[in-house]
This record gives sequence, structure tokens and C-alpha cells, in this order.
Amino acid sequence: MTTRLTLAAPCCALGAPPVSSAEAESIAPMFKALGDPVRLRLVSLIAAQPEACVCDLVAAFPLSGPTISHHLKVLRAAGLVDCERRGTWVYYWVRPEALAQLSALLGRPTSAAESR
Amino acid sequence: MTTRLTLAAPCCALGAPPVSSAEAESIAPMFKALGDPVRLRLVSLIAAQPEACVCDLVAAFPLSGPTISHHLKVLRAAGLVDCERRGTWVYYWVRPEALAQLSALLGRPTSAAESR
DNA sequence: TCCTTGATTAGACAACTGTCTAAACACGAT
DNA sequence: ATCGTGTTTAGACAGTTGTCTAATCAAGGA
Repeated sequence: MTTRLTLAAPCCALGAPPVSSAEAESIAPMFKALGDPVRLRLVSLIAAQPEACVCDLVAAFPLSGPTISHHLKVLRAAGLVDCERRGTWVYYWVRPEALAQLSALLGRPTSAAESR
Repeated sequence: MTTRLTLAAPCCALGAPPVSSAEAESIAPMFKALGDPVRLRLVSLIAAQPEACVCDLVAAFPLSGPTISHHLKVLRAAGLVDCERRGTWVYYWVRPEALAQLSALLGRPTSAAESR
């Protein structure tokens, strides 16, 4: 996928060079998916275990099943999670590469950090 | 601010314990702010230097000044950047603590990473 | 085969978002 | 005091989002 992020060895992932327009278009949707409180907690809950059953996720929120299903679909479309049906239940797990990619983007000291 | 994130020493920031509802409400807006391609590039451009002049930021996009100004306001409201007027020009810089907080949330191996 | 239960899809609707133009505000210079 | 330039605010508008209920699909058991 995106190379710049994984080999940003020395420093400044969000520093030089800046994210290109194309990169921004592909990465922003992942941040956007995390930008809803329900979805952020969903990812958190899913990541807390090897995998999570939808039935448990629905039970963790005061929201309808279809609403949770919708949020899971958004997370899946963003590439942050994946799922599989096994018999009656559907299980979700996080895609660690995706989270790592985001973390790498903003995880290192920036030039601003150096000066302030 | 949020303590859990900064002292998440051993591992699993997105792992156990999951993000609380209150935490999600306060953190999600930051991810949401990064969830637009224009804003993601703005943060990237600002972070690439100690600080950036709005005039340069506006010049970097095929968008109107007010639109860039609006996006900068969103980033500021989310706590990701701050700014200061000096004479005619306004300068923006990133708030490294904010980026670090987000990075810490998704930067460590999750239980999913262990199993897959 | 027909229920029952788990999960997703479809459609509706209010609320929010990204963009624009026009207007206003803030400085510095004439 | 007035003008010109940089920046933000106000208001408008099309498009998107989060939520719901109702309907549909999927799998297992009587």
C-alpha cells in the first residue's frame, strides 16, 4: 500500500515531506471512520479481544442493531476491521496494519515538537 | 487531560481496557478533524515546519480562502493546531501533545495483532 | 418445511458538512 | 483618515451522515 509511512525511519512522519493529495484521499477515510464516538469505541472493543461477536457489540451500546451494523460497515469499508460469519454469528477483528499506518502518520516528533 | 493514554506503558492502547464512552466523546472529534483530505494535508503542511502562514496554506490548495479558514477553525476547535496573529499574517502550528495522544491510542500492538 | 434468532439491507428524515460568495475585521502604509 | 491586503465571519445550498423502523437474508432446530 502506502510505502512512505512504513519506512518513515528517521523521524517526522507528519513532517517533511507533507502528505500528498492522493495519499490524503486514501488515508483520510480511515481517520474519518474513527471520527465517530460509537465507531471509536467499536474499534476499541474489537481490538480488546482477538475477535468480537456482533451480538456482544450490539449489547454494549444503547443503539439499535442496524445502527451498529451500519457503523461496522463503515469501519470495514475504511479497511480498519474485517469480519467473517461462522454459523449463526458474525465475528469482527481489527486490521493491525491499518491502525499502524495511521499511528505511523502521526506518531513521531514533528518539526513543531522540536521548536515548542 | 486524558491520563490513560500517556501512561499506557505496557501495551495495548486500543486493547484492554476499551475506550470509555466519555473518552470516545472527547477523542473522536480529533480523528474526525483529520478525516477530511484537505484538513489532513493542512496538518501535514503545518507540521512540516515550525509554523505555517495562512497565506502559504491557502496557496497550496485549489480552494477559496474562506474554505481554508473554515478547515483551520475545525482543526483548532479539535485542539490539533493553534495559531497567533503577528502583524498582517496569522501563523499556525501543530499541538504535538494532541497528535501524540491519538498516536498512543492506536500505536501499540493490539490483541488482534497478537493472534493474526 | 417452518419457526426463531442473529445480522444486514432499504428507505426515511433531521442534523451536520464542505464549499462558495459577499461582507466584515485587522493591520500596515500612504 | 483612508486605502489595500490578509484573514475570518455570515449566510446559502447541495451533499453526506447517524439514527430509526420495517423488511430481508442466513443459519440452526423443531
